Amino acid sequence: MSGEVQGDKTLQDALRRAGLRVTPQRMMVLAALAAGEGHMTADEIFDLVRREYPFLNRSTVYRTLDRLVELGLVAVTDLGEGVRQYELVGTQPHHHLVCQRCGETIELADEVLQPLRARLQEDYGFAARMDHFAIFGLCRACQPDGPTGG
Amino acid sequence: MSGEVQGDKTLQDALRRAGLRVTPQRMMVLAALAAGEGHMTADEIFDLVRREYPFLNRSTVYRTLDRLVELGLVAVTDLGEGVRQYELVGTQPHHHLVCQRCGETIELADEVLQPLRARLQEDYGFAARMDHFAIFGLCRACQPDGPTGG
DNA sequence: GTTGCAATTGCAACGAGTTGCTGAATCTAT
DNA sequence: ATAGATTCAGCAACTCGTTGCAATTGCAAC
Ligand SMILES: [Mn+2]
Ligand SMILES: [Mn+2]
Ligand SMILES: [Zn+2]
Ligand SMILES: [Zn+2]
Repeated sequence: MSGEVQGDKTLQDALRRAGLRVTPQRMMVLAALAAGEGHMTADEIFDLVRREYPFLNRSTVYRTLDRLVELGLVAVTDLGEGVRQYELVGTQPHHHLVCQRCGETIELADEVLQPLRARLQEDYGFAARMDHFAIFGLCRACQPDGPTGG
Repeated sequence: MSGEVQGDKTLQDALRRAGLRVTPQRMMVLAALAAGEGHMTADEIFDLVRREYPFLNRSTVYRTLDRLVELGLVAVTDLGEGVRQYELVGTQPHHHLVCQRCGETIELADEVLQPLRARLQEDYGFAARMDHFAIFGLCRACQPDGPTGG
């Protein structure tokens, strides 16, 4: 968190290119996202940044995350846990299947969504941004006609 | 809202079959959902039911809606408006494409998701419950290489 | 290095949604 | 019809996330 994080400059440039200001708060939020591996909640980011910058306000974190999501740098996902998960986009595109009965989550390769993306673009002229999806349903074990599901 | 709504008995049976109790509050929430056409927020339902039953509590509405969603009778969807939309399932399966720039929403036929459903079932053994999806992205006009999008 | 303006922060108050607890209501069995 | 077991409703307090406003700050132009 304290030193230069790999990709700092790249992310900084992304902010500039979008006409957004580069502020310490924003760089710290980005650093926190880069430090944490995978999903982080807004409060996890908040607590992490506050260790070295205690004046940070919660709403600044939320507003920063909103901007980053608009820019496409960050994906926000509701995995059904009651708190939204944030994650830097670009590393490993993937999605999640979430079982509504047992809570199991299955990782879903991004290419599985490719045909749907293509169809939405072709038939509806819509460029879907599915960076980090959550699809709810029932895993094999929890389905009525499954092993232990009935 | 006051009289027998078409389907009252069916919905009541659905509660019973699931081992849930049939309470006036639950029937009123169901009636409100049946009365309203399409999307309703929890507070819209709350206000509607409260007209004839002023003692109703907001948390009862939320808890009832949670149960109905678990049962698959109701779909809940975040359309990006800051408030969740609830809707009785079963009438006309459809989904929404939501443009993150201009806000336009395009209705999406349910069969477009069928191939994805099939693939998730076959490859992952996962029974996806996509009753009323929201997919975010950019509409034709708002895409960089589109008519007015650049 | 100063100046000026727009973007951003912090704050406080708010809105949506959740949760633990207690009394009340539903359902089952008699 | 009654009683008992259990679910459910209402309440209050809470968490997550948003918003209006005033003060501050980043950045570009001088
Ligand atoms: Mn993930
Ligand atoms: Mn709809
Ligand atoms: Zn499961
Ligand atoms: Zn658009």
